[in-house]
Amino acid sequence: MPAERIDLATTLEKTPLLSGLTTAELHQLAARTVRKRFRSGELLFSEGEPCHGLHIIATGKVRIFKTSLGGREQVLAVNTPGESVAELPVFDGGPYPASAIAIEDAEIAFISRRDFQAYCMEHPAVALKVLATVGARLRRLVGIIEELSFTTIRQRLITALLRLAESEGKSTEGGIEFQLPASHQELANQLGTVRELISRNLMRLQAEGLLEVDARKIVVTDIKGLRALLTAAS
Amino acid sequence: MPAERIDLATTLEKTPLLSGLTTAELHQLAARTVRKRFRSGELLFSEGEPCHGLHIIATGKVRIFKTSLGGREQVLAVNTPGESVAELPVFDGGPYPASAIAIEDAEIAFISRRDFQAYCMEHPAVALKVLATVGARLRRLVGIIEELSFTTIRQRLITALLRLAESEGKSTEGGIEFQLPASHQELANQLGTVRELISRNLMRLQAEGLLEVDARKIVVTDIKGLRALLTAAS
DNA sequence: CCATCGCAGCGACTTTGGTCACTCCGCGCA
DNA sequence: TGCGCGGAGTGACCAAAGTCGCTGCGATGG
Repeated sequence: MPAERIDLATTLEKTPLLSGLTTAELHQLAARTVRKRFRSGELLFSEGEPCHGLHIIATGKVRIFKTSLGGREQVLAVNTPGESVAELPVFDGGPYPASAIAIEDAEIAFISRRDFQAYCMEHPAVALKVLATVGARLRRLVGIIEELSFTTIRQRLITALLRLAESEGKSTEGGIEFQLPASHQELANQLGTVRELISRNLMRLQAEGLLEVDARKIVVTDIKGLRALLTAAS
Repeated sequence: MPAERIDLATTLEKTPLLSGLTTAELHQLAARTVRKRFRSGELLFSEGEPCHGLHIIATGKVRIFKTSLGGREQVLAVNTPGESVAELPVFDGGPYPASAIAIEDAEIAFISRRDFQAYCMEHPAVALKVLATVGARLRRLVGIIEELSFTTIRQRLITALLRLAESEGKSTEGGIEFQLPASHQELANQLGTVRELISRNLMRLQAEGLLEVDARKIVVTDIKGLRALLTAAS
């Protein structure tokens, strides 16, 4: 058995979707997976294409998004190693509802629809796991809907900044410091808007003395003030 | 065995979620369901509550929605008999992501989480069915996100009108005629906006000669023109 | 060393969405 | 008959979002 197979099995082992399987079962599944490689910027699939199988990310990052006629993008999710992509169309037989693109070089374990469905029939516990992860996905989508429907871009930006500050921020004398993980354009796509508004709103927050912006470096000087803006907002 | 049990079994039989089961299996499941009744306007559950089980609509209509602090509502789905509600939190163990309210008097078959999960373990085919219906739900959510993110209220209203014209419209000399199914307020909730904008946009379309509004009666006089507005829009 | 390119900043402007504060109408009911 | 109420229409106004067009900067590569 080639090293590649073993690699795949260890990859599969680390995905929550399949946790709790015996190694024998994992190898059995690994035998049916195909390894694919994608360069950064390459599409895994496009919206509307028929769905052929399940993708599990071994390395790299994948962004799931919708595109409008006018060229605007709305990001639905950014997935990292261990996560699966497009669990759902695998089961309902429809086309992909959105597109997926590698935003870093990525290695993907691919399992065909038929194989994975068959596997779920034999291992109902896996089917339930799939349901659970799909649940998480659905929650995120509802969250996006909530944001789009109820909040202003300013508020969405603030939430995003607070999240970043918590996860990546380092405390310095000036305040909590971190780098924006992507271009303004990308951030705009995630918040469902355009580049200029990110720029403007960042400047505005700076003018209000809540943070300092230096290109991509952000220093939050008044995190309580930021939080207050979220709850106090009309 | 009381008539009620038999009723439940026939209700279950008609839900796509469970189609393909033998009658014996249905009765087995029916034995574990509880019948609940809700008056129009009554809440089935509220956002954030822990989820206790699966609801299957026997009669009536149920609206799933999110509420904002400011009192605005965003409708996520309106479900009718045969459809199930909240399949997902049943499996991922989290709280309900949204609230559900009966908008007509409704009878609901309720199955507890434990029972339904156990049932899925024994009948993997049911688990796959659940996945398929969840898939449909996810598609609708993605559709909502797309609308919210990419389109104006005017466009959303037009799409809604076209959909209604197709499903409920009757051809008359004047054009395609139908009744709005609900108040402007309710329509606004579904489109993620407020009453006034529905009113205004309807008036605007009337002024443009595409349709005629008389209280809740709509007569679409130029359906091609309406469609054109959707595709031609910037 | 200059040309190019992608990213960011920014001002001026338009459109869209939303709020407020009314009015009007029809209906049921005391 | 008059009252209240809910749904709907509407004008004035304001804030948010989006568009356009430009500038400037820094990296990259001929």
